[in-house]
Amino acid sequence: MTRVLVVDDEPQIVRALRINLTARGHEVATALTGTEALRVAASFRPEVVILDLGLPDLDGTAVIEGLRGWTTVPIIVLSARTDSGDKVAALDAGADDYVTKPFGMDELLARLRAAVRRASAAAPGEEAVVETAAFTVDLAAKKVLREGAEVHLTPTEWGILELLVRNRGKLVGQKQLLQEVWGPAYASETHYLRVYLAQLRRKLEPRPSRPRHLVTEAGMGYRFEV
Amino acid sequence: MTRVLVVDDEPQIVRALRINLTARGHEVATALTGTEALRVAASFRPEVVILDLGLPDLDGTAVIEGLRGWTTVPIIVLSARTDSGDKVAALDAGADDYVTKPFGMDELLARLRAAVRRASAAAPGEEAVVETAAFTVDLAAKKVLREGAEVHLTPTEWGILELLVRNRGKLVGQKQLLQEVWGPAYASETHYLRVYLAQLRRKLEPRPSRPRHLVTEAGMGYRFEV
DNA sequence: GATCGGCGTCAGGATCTCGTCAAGGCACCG
DNA sequence: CGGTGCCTTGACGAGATCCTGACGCCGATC
Repeated sequence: MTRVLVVDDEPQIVRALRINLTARGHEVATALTGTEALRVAASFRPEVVILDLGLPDLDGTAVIEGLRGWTTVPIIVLSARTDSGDKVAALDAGADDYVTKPFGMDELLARLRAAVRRASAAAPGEEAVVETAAFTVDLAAKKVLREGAEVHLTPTEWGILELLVRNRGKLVGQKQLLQEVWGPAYASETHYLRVYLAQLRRKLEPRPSRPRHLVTEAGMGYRFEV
Repeated sequence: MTRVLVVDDEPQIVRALRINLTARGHEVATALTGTEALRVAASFRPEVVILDLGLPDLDGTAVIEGLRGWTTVPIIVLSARTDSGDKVAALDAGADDYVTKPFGMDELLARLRAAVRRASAAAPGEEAVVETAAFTVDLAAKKVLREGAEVHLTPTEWGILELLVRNRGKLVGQKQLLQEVWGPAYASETHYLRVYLAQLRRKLEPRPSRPRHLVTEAGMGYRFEV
């Protein structure tokens, strides 16, 4: 139902959370250190992060900032410290909620529900179908139609197209595209974009060499025009 | 800075919150009962609500639901009850956060900041469009329209225009322009500015030699006039 | 009236960026 | 174990953008 990333260095807590979360139908990934957390977050794309502050390698706020550099995913902080200074620091670093150990599992789950509800409410319930002169994109069904026939897209192609269509009309920077589709470590692999944009155009544009919908803004990024 | 509605039946708590919040530049409205809270919320349009659960007239979840019927404003619940059932009920009713009394003022303020930050990040619906007699600048989409047609700008041109438009009406020093667009090492390459301002005027101004919107302040810098 | 500094204008060549094709590597699946 | 689809990487021409120098204009100053 929801992808949750659990970050804690105590295996029994990780285990307890994993059991409770999977029992409620969530998909769970785990990390035992801060660096692992950042790495896993990039590939797993969690919809919410549960983060313990007492990690062995990195400071808690460092992990929060590392995530906030490229994502707005809700972060619920766990900590044994009841000191209010820690709470303030974590919340101001970008955390969404702060729960002190020991915590009630039902309370944590309620806070998690609240965080997910907020995040999904924030994503505006826009039209799931966008139509251009040449093709049709169904964001909900993850399908593209061209002249009635379905066009097959690879996961990467779809990731790019989806991001552009969701920001239709707006310019999307190449950095943003790379970070959101490939992950934060790929922010400067601009060559990937050129290759995949060419592929998308070949599949979707009537005149791939003269694109009318997938437009390049040299030096800045790309734009989807209806 | 931010409009806050404080709802509590204990006058000393209301008073303490009002003092702390106004000291930080927030605008505060208060209510002592649930019905009053709902009424005041409708007229005051708070950007965040701090709500005590132990109100004399209405049940706490009833107030939350009454608010959630028409607004998504962040609600931070205060309560003397530490029972986790109450927390779950309040959070699932639509509250955003739950703080148990007695609470630290700095923690509450940090949670308030977190809630406001989230809400403002979630609502990017602001019009970032600036219109002049001759052309229109859309800061979010990075687009410029002139007589209905889109004008293509290079990254450098856009960087200058964006900086000037964001400081519209104000004088922007040439040093600042150069440093923010080209980088700190280029603070004295004033020739660049002359070239690019001329290009911008040629693309945007009806009479490039008589600029009305991209104005030069000799010896100092440039100014964008609407 | 001459001089000087700041500004606007223009255009060509250097430099960066983009599109395109194709080949290699890797995982997955039958 | 071979095949297939997908992602990565390299090379190169085409195109867009940027830098640079030359020149003329204007107002201020001497």
